[in-house]
Amino acid sequence: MPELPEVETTRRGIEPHIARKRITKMVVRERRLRWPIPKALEAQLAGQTVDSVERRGKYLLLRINTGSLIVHLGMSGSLRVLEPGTQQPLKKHDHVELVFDDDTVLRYHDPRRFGCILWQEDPVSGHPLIESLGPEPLSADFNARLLFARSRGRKAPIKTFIMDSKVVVGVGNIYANEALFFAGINPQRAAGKVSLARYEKLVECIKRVLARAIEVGGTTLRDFTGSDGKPGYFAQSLQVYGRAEQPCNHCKAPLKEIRLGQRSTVYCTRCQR
DNA sequence: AGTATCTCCTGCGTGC
DNA sequence: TGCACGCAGGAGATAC
Repeated sequence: MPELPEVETTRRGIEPHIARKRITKMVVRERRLRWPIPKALEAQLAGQTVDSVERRGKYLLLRINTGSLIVHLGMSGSLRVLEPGTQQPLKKHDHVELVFDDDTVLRYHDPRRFGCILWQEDPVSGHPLIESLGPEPLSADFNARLLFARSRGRKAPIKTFIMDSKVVVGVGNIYANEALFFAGINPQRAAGKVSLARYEKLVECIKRVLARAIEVGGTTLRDFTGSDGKPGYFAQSLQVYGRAEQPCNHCKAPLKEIRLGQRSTVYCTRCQR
């Protein structure tokens, strides 16, 4: 399940293979993603050159002359680079391909089709999906003062609050669980009742967890692989996510699982208050 | 404005 | 082996 570290892993994996290359054609086999892939996109992209691959939150942005291809991997999406000369049989749910002039292929695979591929003319910040996004978690703009100020009066659980992409982008369910464990905060605590000092700790933990996950290539649960098809190694570092009933790595008390906003939430009732 | 609920979709694990 | 079922979940849409 791609979260920010997985998306960044993907970005780093594909950029060197497609930047400054010309798109020969776009092949769409299944247009029905979260929103239909725009009908005119194939004609629009043919002959264009990808300048760079950037990321905003969990959105990948393929910069192309006058605009950007906005790609979201949803729950189950992945992008794979097929280098010139390599053959990879087409699998079920391989919905889209970008073919480049040196025969490199960028292949989009998404069984659940929660992802999207959209076009936005410059500037990308004008796109409704992008413009309402909060700061990048690894930037200096994401800090305790901001979280503290924005959370005053909010009754929503702290976990739901930090997963709100208008507050901060890229903190999905796995990393929200993990960061709250390291920060020692009960995920059910009302966001508006968390002190500035605890937000300082939490911000530090979110940054650390995300940075570490990027370093090791993301978290592979079931089927996430990077653009080279290799798994990420963060799964073995998980402290709470997916470990309900198992002993807390800190105090050995069994971890508790609850649901917050329809999301699986695992925490230690002793270490997280 | 904030909050809760619904929705999209397929693959996987479970129980019979 | 096969079926029905429940569950997972990013995040926009919708309703209050």
